[in-house]
Amino acid sequence: MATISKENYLKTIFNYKANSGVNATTVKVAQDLSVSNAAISEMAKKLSEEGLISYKKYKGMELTSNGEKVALKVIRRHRLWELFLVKALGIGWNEVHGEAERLEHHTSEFLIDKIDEYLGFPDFDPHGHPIPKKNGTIPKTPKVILLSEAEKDNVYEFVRVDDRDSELINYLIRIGFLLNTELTVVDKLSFDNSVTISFNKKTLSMSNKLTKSIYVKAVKN
Amino acid sequence: MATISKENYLKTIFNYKANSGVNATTVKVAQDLSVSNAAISEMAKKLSEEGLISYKKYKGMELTSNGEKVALKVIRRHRLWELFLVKALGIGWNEVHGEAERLEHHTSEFLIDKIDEYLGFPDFDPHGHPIPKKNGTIPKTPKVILLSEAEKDNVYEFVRVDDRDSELINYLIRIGFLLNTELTVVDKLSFDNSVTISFNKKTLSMSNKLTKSIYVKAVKN
DNA sequence: TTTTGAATTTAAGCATACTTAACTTTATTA
DNA sequence: TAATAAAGTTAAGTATGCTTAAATTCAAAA
Repeated sequence: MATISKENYLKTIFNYKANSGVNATTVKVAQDLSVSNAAISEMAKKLSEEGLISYKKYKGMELTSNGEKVALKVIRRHRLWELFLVKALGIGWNEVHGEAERLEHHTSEFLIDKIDEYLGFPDFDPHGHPIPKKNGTIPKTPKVILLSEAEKDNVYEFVRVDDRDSELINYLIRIGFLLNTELTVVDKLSFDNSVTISFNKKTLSMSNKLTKSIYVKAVKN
Repeated sequence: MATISKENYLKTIFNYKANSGVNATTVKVAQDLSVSNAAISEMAKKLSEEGLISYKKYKGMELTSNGEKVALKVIRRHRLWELFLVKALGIGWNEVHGEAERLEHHTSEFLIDKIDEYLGFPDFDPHGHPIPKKNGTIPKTPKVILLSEAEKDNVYEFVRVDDRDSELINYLIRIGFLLNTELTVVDKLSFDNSVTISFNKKTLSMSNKLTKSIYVKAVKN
């Protein structure tokens, strides 16, 4: 059975791979879930026995197709809740992650489908992440890169942001840097790996850490 | 700390008293929560130590004012979710109880207040139960009696129904007997304690069990 | 007042999901 | 290739919230 804890492990393993491109390791999952490494080893054994991940001791872990199905359902619920809270209740996009984090584990398929319908079967959540469909497919996403990897003098569109840190999003709101904003990379300092961008006639510098949470897509001109 | 389990115990103890007028006993709470009597004894000890109920072995249990505060918060979340699911998502009033039963434990005060605001700070849920206010007060309710206690030839209004049994509400929907319907008690059979009512030009007989889940208020004429 | 059956509590045990501490494996580097 | 540090696993223990079985208390009837 997929308990809340197991849903979170599977979701984390999926997201780790989706974000980094490589398989999740014990340490990485432990950091993400804020539990001990020992807890991961233990749970990995169980998830493996249940056929939800493939796991060889000391060799990292990977979702099986069954495990991925479960992960996608959880992620679907999370992202639909986020968008619903923004659209239906007017809650700020910096405030919905934590709520969705809990609601995602307590929402029947019946209810999440009603929410999906209410929203018109949307493709993206308020932070630009694709929302898995009921049938398990994932909407096509544009080719995105981290702002830290953007090139000087090129023009990009801000299309996605890590939703886990509400303070980060708060800052973006304060400076008026919202999803779908067009920006130009004005400068890159190799000294501190900061990136200077201009958007809406403003110019400002973003720290390396910041540019590693912001995803952009190239704009053709 | 108030875990999900503890929230459910407190809610059940509160509702038992509210419905029956007398304090909850071990057996009654166990039946309501579908757990063993032993589980109740154990939990009663813990809730008592935490100052949420007053409890003397073998003598039943009663919420303290702190326990009642917690119970009212849970009930507030439950009833607001029920109404919200009906109003915002068009979900049937026979389908919302189970969803609310889970969501009530995973909703921040911030979120439930947003829902409350969205709904215009309503006083009653879709089944006619009063919704506790943010400050812990309960809206004034009309003097209600069970349909089983209604008198022959008198006129009443259907104002509340036990929300836990979705099949019961399904039946009421099928026969078109909705909240706020006016009815007349046409007959009462002492043979099987059934009650015959007429409403909207229809006449039908309700079993004793049914009439013990339906609350009505007298209509002045 | 004693008996008896229902209600209740206690005791022992289990599953889940954590922890810390000790130990093992792996990968790197010197 | 051997040392070492980081990563990972195992072992033992904890808290929560259940279970069943046995023991106790209560209340009502004989």
